[in-house]
Parts: sequence; structure tokens; C-alpha cells
Amino acid sequence: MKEYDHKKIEKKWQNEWDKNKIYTAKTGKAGKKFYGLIEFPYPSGAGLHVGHIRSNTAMDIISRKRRMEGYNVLYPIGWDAFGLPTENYAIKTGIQPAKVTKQNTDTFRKQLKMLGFSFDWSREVNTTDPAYYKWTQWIFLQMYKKGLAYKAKTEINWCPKDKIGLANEEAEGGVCDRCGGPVEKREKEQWMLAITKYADRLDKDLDTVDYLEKIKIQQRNWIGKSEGALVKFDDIEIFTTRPDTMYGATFIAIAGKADRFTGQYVTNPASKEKIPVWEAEYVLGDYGTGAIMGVPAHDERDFEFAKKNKIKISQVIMPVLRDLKNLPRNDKKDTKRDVVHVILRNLKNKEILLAFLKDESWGDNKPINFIIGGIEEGETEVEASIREIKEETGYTDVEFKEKLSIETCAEFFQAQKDVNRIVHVRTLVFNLLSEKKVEINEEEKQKHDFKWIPESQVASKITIPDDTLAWKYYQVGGFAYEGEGTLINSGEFTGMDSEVARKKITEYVGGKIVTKFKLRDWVFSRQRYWGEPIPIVNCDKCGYVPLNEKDLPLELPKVKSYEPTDNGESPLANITAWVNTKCPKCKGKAKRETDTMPNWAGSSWYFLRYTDPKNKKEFASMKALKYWMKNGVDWYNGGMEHTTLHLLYSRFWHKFLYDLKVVPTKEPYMKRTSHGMILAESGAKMSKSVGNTVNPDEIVKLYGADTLRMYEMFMGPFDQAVSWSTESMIGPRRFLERVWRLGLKVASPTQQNFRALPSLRGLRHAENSPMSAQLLTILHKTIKKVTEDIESMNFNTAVSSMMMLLNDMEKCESVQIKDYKIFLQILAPFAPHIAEELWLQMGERKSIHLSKWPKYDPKKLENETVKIGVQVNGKVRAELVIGKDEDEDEIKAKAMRDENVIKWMDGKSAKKIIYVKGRLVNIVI
RNA sequence: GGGUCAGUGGCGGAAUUGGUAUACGCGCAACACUUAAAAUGUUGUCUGCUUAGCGGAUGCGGGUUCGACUCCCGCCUGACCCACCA
Repeated sequence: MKEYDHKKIEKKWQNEWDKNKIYTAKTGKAGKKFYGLIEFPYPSGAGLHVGHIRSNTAMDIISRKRRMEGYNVLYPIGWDAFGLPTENYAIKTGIQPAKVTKQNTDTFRKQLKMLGFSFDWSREVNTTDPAYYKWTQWIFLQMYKKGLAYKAKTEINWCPKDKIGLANEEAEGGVCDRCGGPVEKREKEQWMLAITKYADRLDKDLDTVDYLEKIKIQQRNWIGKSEGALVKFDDIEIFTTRPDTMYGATFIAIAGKADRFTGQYVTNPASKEKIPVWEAEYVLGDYGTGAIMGVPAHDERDFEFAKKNKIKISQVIMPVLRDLKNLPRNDKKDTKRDVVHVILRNLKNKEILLAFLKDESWGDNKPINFIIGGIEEGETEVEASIREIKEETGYTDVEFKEKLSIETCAEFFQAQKDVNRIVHVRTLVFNLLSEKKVEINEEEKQKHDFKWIPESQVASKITIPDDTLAWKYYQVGGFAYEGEGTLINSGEFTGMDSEVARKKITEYVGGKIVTKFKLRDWVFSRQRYWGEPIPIVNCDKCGYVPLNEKDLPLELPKVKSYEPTDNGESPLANITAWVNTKCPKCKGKAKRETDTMPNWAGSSWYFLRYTDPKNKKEFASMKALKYWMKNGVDWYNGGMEHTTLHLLYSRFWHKFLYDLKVVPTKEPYMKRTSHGMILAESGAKMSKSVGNTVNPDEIVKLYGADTLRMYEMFMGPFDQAVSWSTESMIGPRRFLERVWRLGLKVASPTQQNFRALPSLRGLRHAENSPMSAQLLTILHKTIKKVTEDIESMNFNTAVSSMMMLLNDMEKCESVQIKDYKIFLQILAPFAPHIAEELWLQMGERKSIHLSKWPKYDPKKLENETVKIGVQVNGKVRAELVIGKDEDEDEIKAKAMRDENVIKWMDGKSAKKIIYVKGRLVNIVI
């Protein structure tokens, strides 16, 4: 075989691996186990997406490396096949969903096999297989028995188009998760799962697992645990997590226990030192060097309310300022929703606050963090600000700073879009007020367009009596501190730690500390056909009765039409022969539940089934679970879009099963990472309807699976979104071709050919033969790099380091087989087919994927000599070649002797010489 | 508004976590090979200038440091998630 023929090689090895079952996981095998998991795909009609390939390849690389490291590896695959797209397709075409699913999974299987993933295909599961969903139903029955599954009449999100009830989570923003249409509210009897009973544990146990921090944060946000004060005033209930801040002041004010009261404080963000500001009711806003900001109000209701209650709105400040009266909404395209900061003043008494709280136009949620303050008669807002600054700081010499305040404020009105200028102003203020007094020269003034500031004032240095005051001033311009700290100006709570104050203030106003969760119970019913039937009957006498376990699975009957009924019942409701049944308890007349489960159900426990997929007696034997699930799934990778719902639901089910003592761990997944999306070349999301998808079949045909895998790993950081570029795929392809050609030469008995090969003409290291020490160093560095990069999922740099190694090997006079073989081994997880073929060519008979992962030799990582930079005053002026173990003083002396260095030192003596080992020398003069 | 992350050549992106910025790949240019093209190889490719050299560049403005893509402060822009709820 002369040319690299990916078609031949890939086909050959896929068959070979299949035949020899080298990826089959053996339960109970002695030694270390590794369970690597990817989210099992939904077999859609569109076929495999390049995004699937990205995440599958990543976990395939990890799994292959683990195998080579001696682990017993389970890397399973299956199908999350229940769900709406298939059902909609069935509605359109009349083809049975089961048939569609079969077609689609066949396609997916073929596509996945063609990519050479090391899945254990003998453990394939399918959520729509009755042998599988028997156990999904079984788990549901256990939940029912424990009172976790219940029926409740709830107002549900109803999509009139899909005729389906949606979980809260699926109807975000009042839009149907599936069809994008508007969602209505509708009353319906629904099966519910009491996930809220597990809310606290779902939150707490996140501490015990190794998930990416952002994933934990998302989980926690969704669960939404918050501890706070619940206070009742008349008929109004208010909840806040921060009764120690302005909220507390408001409570106290409403409770009539004080007119003005609060516990605001600020912190120097640099030193973390807590610095008291003056009366904390006055907190300057983000842009408010000239204005006192009260509440961040939210929309026009703020203004309506203010008008109604004759509250003066003194100022409106927005990122780009607008006139309140003709406030256009969303005039800037693509802006986020408008948020308006309003300063509400003269909110002096309880009545107004109560009026606000009772004002129904707000709905349930109202901002209550008003600042109580005031403007004196005849005063403008700016004047009031200045007065307050003067009064509160007690610092009289504020003329200049006042000026700045006014000017800054005025700038907002005059130069609404000249944002840069505002930045300059703020910077100037900062410089003047912080301990470093900055002098601004003429040039800088021009550059930064400071001309509006009177020159004399800029030029004169302003002396601030003490740093604290400077900080105060600065702080007020930028921060309203809401972190933890010590209360100031808060009456009897002054000096109290904010954590303690939360409790004390709550007590003081007669409230109580409560724990709340945002999480709601899971609406588990779907009025659809293509899902697991809920194994419950409704008996006239006995009410809801669960099926006997021996009667599971309750199989989906065949229907003629897959349309939901007009009143929103599932198509199952039309099959009277199926619906009418006997009560398992009293044997009397009963009707089957016609709702089915959501497709989250089957995916909530599939990783357990993989451990023992053929078991007919249990969902999985404890023996298999104890083996594979020891410490849980070792590594679970998936998309960010599943990090809230799927992760939460499956953790919930797992915890429930743990309580039943049928699984060995509290948490299902030990480690969770996530991959970035692959976008279309344009940077937009790939979608079939837009027609910007990439067909992996064609790519594999043209370039091969190994090239596709290499490219997807090389295209960018694994956890970030990257745009697809078919053009760039040629890079990895060329790389593999060069690997191939080099391999043939290395394997050939006469290394003569080595020189003759045109690609190896540039003999840069000709003087070092046969294998230079330098190249050996590079080889070991590469082993180290690839080994580590796989663990941290920095696949892109792993690939690039292998490319560098190849570049160097090609330029070498000769490469020994044993060294080339090491290179093949670290390449093998990425490009398994070509590596296997070349491995064979090197005379090996056992699969490379069962060979031992190479170890680097730390002694070989360092070169004998190393080139370092020599800086003079931080600028690189010379280069120096030094020995590995050369003495520091010697190196420094050598650097000083350098021609260029001498030139740049210009006869001056060195104040200080800094040497960073193996990096550089910096001479400070 | 809140949370998380990001901003480096024409493009995708590197940078040992504070130490010679732009690795690796794509693209582009020139050359070699060829009747020619493709393929392959070699060399070059941030930018400006008075080009054996010197200066400027990592979204913008500052700061700390002998030294900053990296740390700190302020700001701008974008992405994703969440929300008129902190």
C-alpha cells in the first residue's frame, strides 16, 4: 500500500475490532474500572450531527487512553428514542413511530460505526424497547408507592399547536420549547413527581461531585435555594434574602419602628477592607457622580407608579441617556430589554410605601428597596447632590470635585453617545482621587479630549487630606456594596456582622427566617402517543391503582392515528379495547391512564441499564452496579443545554433509587464536563431548516473518519463554540498523509529511502544522527503534553503538539522504529485506524489500542542547552545559549558580556539583575 | 437587571499560569519539481519606519511590577444561561 487509503484502512479495522470484540467491557474484571459516558443521542431523521462526533470523539479518546492505561473500560451507547419529532413524523407520514425509530437508529448506528468509536455495542440500549421501558415504568411505580408520584389538578403550560402539556422548564419565556409557539395556561389533571422533596439534597450533594463550576452554578440557580426573611405587614407578605441591607431598613420603616434606617456599607474592592460611608441611605448610582441613585427600577410601571403617587422622579439614567417623556422602547436593535434606573425621592412615609406594595399593576414581584431621602426646595438634582456630598463628607474644599460631578452629569445629557468621553472623565476622577496623583500633560489632554475641563484645574494637583476620604469618594461613585460585612449607621444593629444582623433585624420586625426553593414539582404527564405508558388504572371503586409489577411492561398498543384527541387527550384514549381494563385490586371495571411519560424519563436512568443491559429480573443487578457504578459514572460529558434539566432529573431518580437501596451511590456522576457547540461556517447555529448543516457521511468518504476526528479535536477549545470550516479540514488530512509516508519509510528495512523522500529533504538536524538528543527531548515533551492535555480536554493543543513532533521527525536524518511507535501510540486515541494500520506495518501483531500507554522520561524533558532572552529594562535585546545546569552567576555574567547588552546599557551600571531559570535574564539599569 | 464566559494576525486559535506574544493549522505570496496543472516540497507572511536596525500592537483608559495577553480598577463589545426573583 503506497498511498494513504483511508477507505480501505478504516473499513478493515472496523471489521477487525468488531470481530475481536476488543472494546467489549467485562463486568467484574479485576483491577481498575473506568466508566465513560456521553449523552445517548436522539435518533432524529436528520442523521448524525457533527456536534455528536465532537463529544463522542472526546470521550472516545479518553476511553481509549484509559484502556491503554490498563483500565477495564465501559464506553456504552444507546438511543433516547421516545419523543416528539418521531411522533410528528409519524403523524405526517402515517408510519409507525417504532418503525421510524428503527430506521433512524439503523442510520445512526451505521454512521457511528463508520467513525470508529470504541463503544461496547453489545450493551446498546433503546428507551423505546419494552424490555427497557418495563423498568422505566417500574421505577415510576416505586415512586408512586412512596408517594412521590401523585395526580394534581394544576394550571399547566399548554401548547395549543402541539396539543401537549409542558413542564415549566419547557415553556421558558411563554414560548413552547418544541414548536416556538405561544403557550397558554390550562387546567389539567396531571401526574406529578415530587422532585421538590429532594431539593435540599440535590443542592447540598453538589459539594460531593466534580462538575465544572459553571454547571454546579446552573444547578444551584435552578434549584434556587434561598434563606431569607419572611415578613408580614397587614395583608402583605414580603420575602427577601437580605434583610440586613436596605430591605431591612424598609421593613423597619414600614413596621413603624423608625423613620430612616438602613444597614448599607461599602468595601474597598482592592483591599477588601470595609469602609463606612456616610448615611448609607444615600448611595450614588453607577453613573451618578452627580446624582443620588435610589432604586434600580425596572420599567414604565416605575414611572406610572411615581406619577400616581405624586412622587418626583428626579432623574433617569440609562447606559445611553434618554429623555423620559419620549422614552422609546427598544429603539436600538438587538438591545437587551431596557432597564431604567429611576431615582425616587421624597418617599418619606409608610403610606407611600404601602401604596406601592399594594399596587397591583406590579404583579407579584415588586422592588422594595427604596431610598428615603429628599431634595430641598428650589434645588436642582445636581445642587442637591453637591450639598449632600458636602454635608456628608464634611469636606469643604470640594469645589473642583463638584465641578467634575456636574460636568460628568452634564456630559450624559450633552454627549449621549460619546461613551468614550465619559470613560475618560471617570478615569480622571479616579486618578485625581486615588493616592496616585496624576499629572496630565498637554498631549494626553488632547488625546483624551479633556478640553472641556478648565485647564488650570487639571494642571493643579489636588491634594486629598487622607486616603480614606479619597476612597470614600471614589467608592460612592462606583459601588453600593451588597456583600457580607459589618453594618454601619444602623441604630442598635451598628457594628453587627451582616450574617447576624439578618436574623436580628428579622426578629425585630416580627418576621421569620425561612428556606425557599425555586424548584417546582415535575409535571410528568404528556398527552402524547410516543412515550412510556403510565402503568396506572383508574378504578371506579378503588381510585388510582398501580399495575402489578408482574404485568410490566405495559406495552404501547398500535394505533391508527397518532394525532392527540381534540380535547387534548393522548391518542391512546381512542383505543377503547386498551383503555377498558380490570382493576388489579378488585377486578372490577377500570380505565387505563392514557397519559404517557416525558422523554426525560428514559434518560433519567439509562446509565444504570448499561451496566447490565440484558437483565430480565432487575433493571440492573447490584453486582453489576457495584462494579461499574463504584463512585458513580467516572466521567460524563454532554452539552450545556442539558446541564440543568436532564442532570437534575437523573440525579433526582438516582437519589430515589439510592433510598430504595437498589443503587450503591448517592450521586450518579462523579465528574461532569461539557462541550461547546459546533456552529455553521457563518457562525450561526446549524439547523436543518436553514440548510447549513454538514453531512458527516460525505466528509468521511472524502477525507476519512480519522481526519474528521482529528479536525474536530483540532478546530478549537473543546468547551467553546467553534465555527465549522470544511476548508480547514485539509490541515489534519495532510498531517495524516505525512504520518503515513513517514511510517512507510521508517518501516522499510533500508533507511536509505529516508533521504530520497522528497518530503524529507530539508535535513535540518543532519549533524545529529541517528536520532538526535534534541528530537528525543521533543518526543518526551510531546508524550507529556498529550497525556496531560487529554485529561484537561485540551485536545486542540494535544493535536498541535503532535504536529510539531511530526515536523521535527520529518526533518531528522533517521527515525527509529521504537520512537516512531511511541508517536503512533499517542496518536492512536485520536486517529485509531491509521495508527492501527501503521502499528501493524511496524511488525506488531496485537492491537495498538491494547498496548501500554507510553510514559515520558522526566530526565529527557530538558535539553542540554537552552536559548534564553536577555532583557535590558524589560526589553529583549539579546539571546543567550546556556547549558542546562549552568550556574546563575555565570549566566548573568555572560549576559553582561553580550555585545548588544553592553550597547544598550550605555555605560551605566546594573541596579539589579533578574534571572528566571531557563527563561530570561533582565538587567535593570 | 443578575450569573457565567469570552475579546490576540486575513481566518480557527497558542502562550509553560507574571517571564523572549502570535505556537500549530487554514489562507495567501514567491520559488523548486512539471510540457502544463494538481499534488508535494522550500521560503516568507502582525504592523509602521529613514529596514544589518528601530519603534508600535493582545477590545478601550489607567494602575501594580524589573517585566502584564495573564493580576487590580474603570469602561466598551459579544455569546450563553437566568430573571422583572436575590
